[in-house]
This record gives sequence, C-alpha cells and structure tokens, in this order.
Amino acid sequence: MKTLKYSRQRESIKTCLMARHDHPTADALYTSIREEFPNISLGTVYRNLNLLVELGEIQKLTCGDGADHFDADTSPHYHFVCRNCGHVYDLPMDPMDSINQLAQKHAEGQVESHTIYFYGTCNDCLGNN
Amino acid sequence: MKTLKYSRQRESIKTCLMARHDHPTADALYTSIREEFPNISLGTVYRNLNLLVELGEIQKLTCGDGADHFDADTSPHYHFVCRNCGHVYDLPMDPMDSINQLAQKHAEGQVESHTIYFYGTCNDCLGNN
DNA sequence: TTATTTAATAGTAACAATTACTACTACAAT
DNA sequence: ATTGTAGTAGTAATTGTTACTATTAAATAA
Repeated sequence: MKTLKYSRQRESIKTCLMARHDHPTADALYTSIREEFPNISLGTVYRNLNLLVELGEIQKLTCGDGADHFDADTSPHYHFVCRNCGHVYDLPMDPMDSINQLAQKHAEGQVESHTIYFYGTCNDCLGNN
Repeated sequence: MKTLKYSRQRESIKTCLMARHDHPTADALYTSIREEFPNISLGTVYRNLNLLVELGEIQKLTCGDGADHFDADTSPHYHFVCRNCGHVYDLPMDPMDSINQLAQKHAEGQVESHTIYFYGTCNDCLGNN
C-alpha cells in the first residue's frame, strides 16, 4: 500500500483553493500558486488536484466550458454558471436528496448521486451591480 | 447572411444519431458513419454536430467523462450515467422546471435553465440482466 | 443545360486541456 | 547515515476539438 507523504506543494494547492471561492481551473490555480512557488509544475497541480479529489478533500466541477473547475467545499451543493462570462457561483440552497429516489424509479440501475448546474446570466453581466 | 446548404454528410449524421439511443460521442458516431461514408472526415462530424446543436436539432451532453456526447432527442429530459462502464441512459422522468425558481432565490443572477446528471451503476454492470 | 456563386467537404495542421514519463529531490523509516 | 519510496520539475505525449486550405458539390441564374 502506498503511504501518503507530505508535500509543501500539495499543502499550498489545497490552502490556495480553500482561500478562494471562484472555483478556479487547474491552470488558474497554477498561476496563483506560482506567486508562492515560482517553479511549481503544472503537472504537479493536476496530479495533486486529482489526488485530493480521490481523497475526498476537494471536488471537481465539470460545468461544460471545456476546462474542469475545482472547489474546496466538498459539502453537497449546487452551482450557477454564467453563460456570458463563465463565472461559477455557489448556490446556497439545500441539496435535493429526494430527487435521487425520483430518478431511481426510472433508472436502469442503482442511482447513487446527482449533479445539477444552473445556467443563466450573472448580475455582473446583467449590469445589476 | 449565410444560407444553409444541403449535404448528404450532415443528413447522414443526423439520421445516424436519431437511429441510435446510446448518446454517442463524436468519435463513436464518426466510426459508424464511416460504414456509409468511408471517407468522411472527423472534422465534418464535429462541425455538423455543433451546427445541429446551434440549430436546436440535437443536444450536447457534457457528463464529465472527457468527451461530449450527443442526443437527437431535444426534449428536456435527464440522464443516468454509469460510473463503471460510462454508458449514458435516458431517464424518462418529467423535467423539474420548478427547481429553476428554487435556484433563482439564491442565485446571483438570472437563472434560465439547468442540467441534471444522475450517477450510479447500471443494471448491466450490477449483473442484474 | 451550362455557368456562376458559395457552402461544405476531406485532409491535415493546430490547439488546449490533461496525462504520462523520466531523471532527480526530499522525506521518513530503518 | 543509508536506503526505499513518494513527490517534484520539466518535458513529451495523448486526447478531444477546432481551424485552415484546396477542392467538391449544391443552389441559383443565364
């Protein structure tokens, strides 16, 4: 079995992700971490992000804009994606666990979880701010 | 303004997509279309799939497995994705339009639509079949 | 029908996001 | 200290997708 070994880079990746709430892509995170670790490798960022996802310490968001985004908040919650600027916002609404049962009635298999992405235009892009 | 011109390739792409219900990727569709058009180009498949999406004649599914999938059924409906084999199944359940209003209460912008993907293990992978 | 215009194509190159590889480094358990 | 192994930087390779270019073919007009 492989024992996990401490690394400053991984710590920094997680700390940095926890500090921001804009659900950055691997590349965006890479850019901000380079301020602290000027010669960190993009591969290191990807590898550790995936490792942290496997450990259940962060979660990956695939909202359909090409690149995956990452979120340090692992509690089940939904996201609102602006079709105009691509910004991803947390949606502080209760998770609807009941819809799994709803889906289960029609599914050809065992339903375990679900993801929801809401799409629209954010206040910034609407000029309401 | 650009007028749309008929092409056998596009027709075949749409016909082929309508004939199957396994939500193929562009590459999978490319493979089956090559039986009829042995020298069709993968770029042609991508270009026409995206064009058909823009025209609203098909829809694109981004279920998080890397490649986009395509669905000739444009009516709003949800999908069940097997985490084991990657298969994508239609979920014949009513669309829950009301959850847009729910999300709207907490969203920092104008909510227009949503997507839901249910994840789990399909009957084939469970051995229930 | 032929000629003309222009969208669509095949083939290939380019691209972006991500992963794999390799030699080297650093942690940690003898 | 030595040694085993996880982690790293740097780079190459892969994958999914889009862009480019010369050519083909569909629609329109003569």
